[in-house]
Amino acid sequence: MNAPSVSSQAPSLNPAQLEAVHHLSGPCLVLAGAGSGKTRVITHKIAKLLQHGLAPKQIAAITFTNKASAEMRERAKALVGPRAAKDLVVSTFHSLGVRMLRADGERIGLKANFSILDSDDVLGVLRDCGGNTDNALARRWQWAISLWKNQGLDAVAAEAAAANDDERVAARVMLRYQERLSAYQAVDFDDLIGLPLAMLRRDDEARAKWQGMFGHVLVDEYQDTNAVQYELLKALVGSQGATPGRTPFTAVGDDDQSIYGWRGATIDNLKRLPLEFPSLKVIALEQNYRSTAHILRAANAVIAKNPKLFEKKLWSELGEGEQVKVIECDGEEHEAERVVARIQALRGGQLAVHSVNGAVLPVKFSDIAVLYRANHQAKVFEQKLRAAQIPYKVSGGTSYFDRAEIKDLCAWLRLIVNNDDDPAFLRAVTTPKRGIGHQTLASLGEFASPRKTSLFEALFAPTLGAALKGKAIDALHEFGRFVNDFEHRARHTTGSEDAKALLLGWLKDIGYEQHLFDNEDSEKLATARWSNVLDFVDWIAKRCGGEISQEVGGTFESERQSVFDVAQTISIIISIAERGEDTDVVTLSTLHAAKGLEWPHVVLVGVNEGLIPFKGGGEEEMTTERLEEERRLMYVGITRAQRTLAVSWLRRRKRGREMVAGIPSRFIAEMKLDEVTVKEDPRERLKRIRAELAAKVQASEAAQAAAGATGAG
DNA sequence: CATACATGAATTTTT
DNA sequence: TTCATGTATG
Repeated sequence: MNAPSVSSQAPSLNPAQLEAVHHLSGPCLVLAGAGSGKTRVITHKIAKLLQHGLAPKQIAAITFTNKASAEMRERAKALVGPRAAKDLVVSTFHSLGVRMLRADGERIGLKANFSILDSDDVLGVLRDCGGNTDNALARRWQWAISLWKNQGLDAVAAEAAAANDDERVAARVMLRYQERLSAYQAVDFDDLIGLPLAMLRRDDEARAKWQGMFGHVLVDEYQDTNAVQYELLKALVGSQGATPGRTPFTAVGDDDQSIYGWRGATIDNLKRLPLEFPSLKVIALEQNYRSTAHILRAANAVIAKNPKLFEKKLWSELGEGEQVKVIECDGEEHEAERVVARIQALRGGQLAVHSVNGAVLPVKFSDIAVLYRANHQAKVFEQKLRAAQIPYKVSGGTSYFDRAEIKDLCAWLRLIVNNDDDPAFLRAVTTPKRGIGHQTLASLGEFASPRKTSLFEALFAPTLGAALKGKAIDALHEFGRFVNDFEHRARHTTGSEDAKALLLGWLKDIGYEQHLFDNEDSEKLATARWSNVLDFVDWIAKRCGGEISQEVGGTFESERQSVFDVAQTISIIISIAERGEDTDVVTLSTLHAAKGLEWPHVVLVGVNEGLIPFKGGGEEEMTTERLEEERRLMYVGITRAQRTLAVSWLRRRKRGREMVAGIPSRFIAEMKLDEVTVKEDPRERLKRIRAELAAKVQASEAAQAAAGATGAG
């Protein structure tokens, strides 16, 4: 949906693709170069497995994002038909984890109705654990804890491995944090991988059940897996101990596109695969169906500087195409202006763009992407694009589910699903305000904490009267009754019409619309928020009607569900389909967010030393690992382009508040463009600018003369 | 408690 | 330059 276009490939598979599809019996690693048709291999392999007698529900295809998962299901549906596609287990690592925990988590002491904390909830819990309100510190803890969890370390191991005092403190906070989570019956996103793994390791029955579940497991973007995900994969397919019935699997990935090392992904998982699975079949897909030769040569030249795990070199039959263009700019504004000019030239057909068959294709806005290293770089481009009246979208803005109003409602839903979810309780009880303030909640907390009960449970304790005044208690009791009543109705309401009525009634009861208009200073903003809320209601209602098949959160069938059932899946659910927005728009995106996408025309901007490869303000050194990951990021950027690629850099750029001289990124030299193209010489440029200026002056003089002439006549 | 001003720091992101 | 957090004041 986001990919503006899809490279076309001949209907038949090429030999390497065929080999990957046909290798069904054992472990298989497919090294899929950029644009080499990896999704096609996965979907065809699914079809092949079905042909060989596996039931759809025995085939698991695991991805990283819900978006990738949805796309995979669509592509599979197109190939094997809706009936079979419906029962395929196409899901993210996280939703598979949820499914496992909801089914069997009780075996490791997790109630089936556990809550899933999102990043903000976690931050709140951490601030609480640390007895510290410093947001920045809590965020550092959050980051550290997540990384540790991704590496498979628990709090004890983390403390042992801590390199300095800060890390030791973080590890101790982690210990308290974990205690808090189990008290809340809550898990964080990382636990959705770690706990299922622990379950398979500890519980023989669960292991037997889940290892027998799948006849083949396919993993997409394998190079992005972290240590725990790899262990989970191994646990699912039956580990190395050579059980004869070990489940065959297919890992599809590209070591050259591993760009998430900073959040725990590790190429070790690729290195270890052949060692731990000696019968591993390794197949490289090297034919590229996306880009022209000029673009591929540049990409190959850059990535050749990195040490190779597996040798592979992309080639294509799409012809030479246009030369890669290097654009020198005076500064950020100038860069944005030149990019705008390029977009206009592409659109107007003023740039020589040879299509494959020689015909001139009209260039749509959606054929064009501007890619940069860091989000803040988007700003200037937005300004200039707006000024030029070019429609655009910025990928990866605040997601729908990050909006405050949606989080408010989600807190309520979480609370009815799991009464012990204290963060949800705290948000719901104060939203909208209902005369229960800090003081009351603090007393309630002091009452609950030594008794080891949740806040909600404490509400109804007969002895609560000793701790709180009558008025506060009345308010709390009323809230508690309301929640219980709402929960009861949510459990017994199915079907979209009834669900909608229930939810709207609930919003009315809590006065949410009024709350929005009271708290938002502009009426326009409040209206927008309220309309988000209504969308959200519709969205839940649709799911209750079973009109939407939902693979997230443990429900794989598309049957009628109660509001309560849908609420259970809320935290992890798909970010809403980017609503109908204009589709013909230029894309502005970070390089990271651009992975997996492609456009006919791409501009990489800000290709400067310091930006890419990135160097922070601190004096931390650039390690070779870091540099190599930056290089892979550049490689990802280059290989997004189908037909034309331009790379721009800044002669001067801002650092802090001062301007410093900009140096072109070493990656530009590494593209070895001088062999195939000529970048605009600075002196040439000056000449051109002078000429343009002279032309302008002449034109205005002529216009003046003409005006004078008409005025006189 | 809310607003105003000063000070300081500045990647990449999914679930 | 901008954004966010911290402090001082009404």
